Amino acid sequence: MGRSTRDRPAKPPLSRDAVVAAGLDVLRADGIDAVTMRRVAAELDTGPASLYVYVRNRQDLLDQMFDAVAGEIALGDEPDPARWREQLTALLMRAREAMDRHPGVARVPLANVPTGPNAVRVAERMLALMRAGGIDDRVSAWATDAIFLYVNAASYEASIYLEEGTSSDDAGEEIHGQFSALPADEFPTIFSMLGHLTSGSADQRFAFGLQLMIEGLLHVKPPAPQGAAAGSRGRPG
Amino acid sequence: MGRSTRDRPAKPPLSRDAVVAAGLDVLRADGIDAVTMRRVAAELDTGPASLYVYVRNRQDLLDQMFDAVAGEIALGDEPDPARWREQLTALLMRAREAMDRHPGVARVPLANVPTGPNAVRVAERMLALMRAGGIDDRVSAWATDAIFLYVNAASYEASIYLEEGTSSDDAGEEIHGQFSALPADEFPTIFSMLGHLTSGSADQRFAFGLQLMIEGLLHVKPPAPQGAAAGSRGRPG
DNA sequence: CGTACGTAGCGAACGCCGTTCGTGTCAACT
DNA sequence: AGTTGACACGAACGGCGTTCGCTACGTACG
Repeated sequence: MGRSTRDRPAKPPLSRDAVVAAGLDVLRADGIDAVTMRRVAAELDTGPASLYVYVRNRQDLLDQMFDAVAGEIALGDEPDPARWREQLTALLMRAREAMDRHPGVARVPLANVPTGPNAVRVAERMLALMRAGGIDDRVSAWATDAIFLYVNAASYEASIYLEEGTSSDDAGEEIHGQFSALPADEFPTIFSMLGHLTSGSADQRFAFGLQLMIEGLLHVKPPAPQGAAAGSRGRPG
Repeated sequence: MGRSTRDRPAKPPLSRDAVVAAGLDVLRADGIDAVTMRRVAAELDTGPASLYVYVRNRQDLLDQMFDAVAGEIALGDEPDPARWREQLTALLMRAREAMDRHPGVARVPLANVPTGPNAVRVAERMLALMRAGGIDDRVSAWATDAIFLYVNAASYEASIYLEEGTSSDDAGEEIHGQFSALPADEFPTIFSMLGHLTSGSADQRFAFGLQLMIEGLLHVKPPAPQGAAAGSRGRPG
């Protein structure tokens, strides 16, 4: 360690953390597709082969980066049974904001269940909030999956629009245009709902989706109790 | 390499539909990542450059393929106010099955809002079912977005496990293993819910997620009316 | 002080990818 | 018969993830 080379201004030594940090820099600057081994290596003034000492492969790097992003999600105050709904909503909106600050990371948890310490920490808090709200354990467990899926998908979708340069409002207008070109007699319901289908900001729509699922938490029937790994049954009625 | 026409009995002429059909063949056989321009071209006994006559680029091809998959989703009987919930659930499960038959296509609608005729047809039916159920128009419109997002994300996630060769049951066991390795005092809620977190088949969990959102439909407060379309006011919250 | 060695670092290459360019080919029309 | 135009495609460009095996250096040891 000791002294670093003098001809370069403060080049930090390579390390797993340094690689992940460089990846996050690229991510914030140019989105997930710009996070290539070559680009990250360039950020560290080296070649792509050097990264493989600290990272198994690209997917491994992305997984690490995601957990770092998850580490930015503040948990907020301790679960309070009187306020658990707002607390839960706020937690999920902070989760989305953290991901939105890193365009496209949301694709990572969609592609494989995150088990990093920071992601687990967020899941723990989420389950604790539901328990504070008196939600059935089976409902909490399964709903957590579904809700994270929704949050991640929403963030990922938003990052695409961002990448294409179209703001969410422009996207709304574009969709409005495409839909109003449809034959009204063939798609009467869409036609009559045109205004609603394209109204609202991305934030408003996301918040609505959260309310939809949280409201469902309170009214859905718990799944039938069962052994840890039952085979697939017939479809529910 | 230089195959002449006699090697092959009857080489069909190239066309947009033929390209899309070849893409679907590759998709069903080896998943979305195998759908490369080179592979699809090889399926048609030609070179990658030839495809660009019928398809703007790879994304365009994928979009067409997705709409073809959406065309496989049966709409079912006419919306019936007495059975709209089961009808909606069944429609969405058929949607997922169609996508699951084409591993990874679900990434396409996540990446840009589908506006193909078949996808629109499914959306129209979905909205009609909600209207039959007496759901507020604003709720229907926004919830459709959220629910499709969930369905697509669930199908995409499942396709990843399939690609990795791990069945969903194996994945459950793997996650169970990783979770039970966590310090119990740091993650008490997860620890106490371990059984629920990893129980159930993929189908059961998906069906639960649908019920969660549909139940939410019935109880969520409609979003506040605003500029784009201040139409009929629903029931007051 | 000289030497040997383990290893972090990395240049170069392999086999993929999407896409473009310019040329070949041939049917249909003049 | 000559001309034209659309379709087809070989070859190439610049990128990607990943691997191989060489360099060069800090350190431990003789």
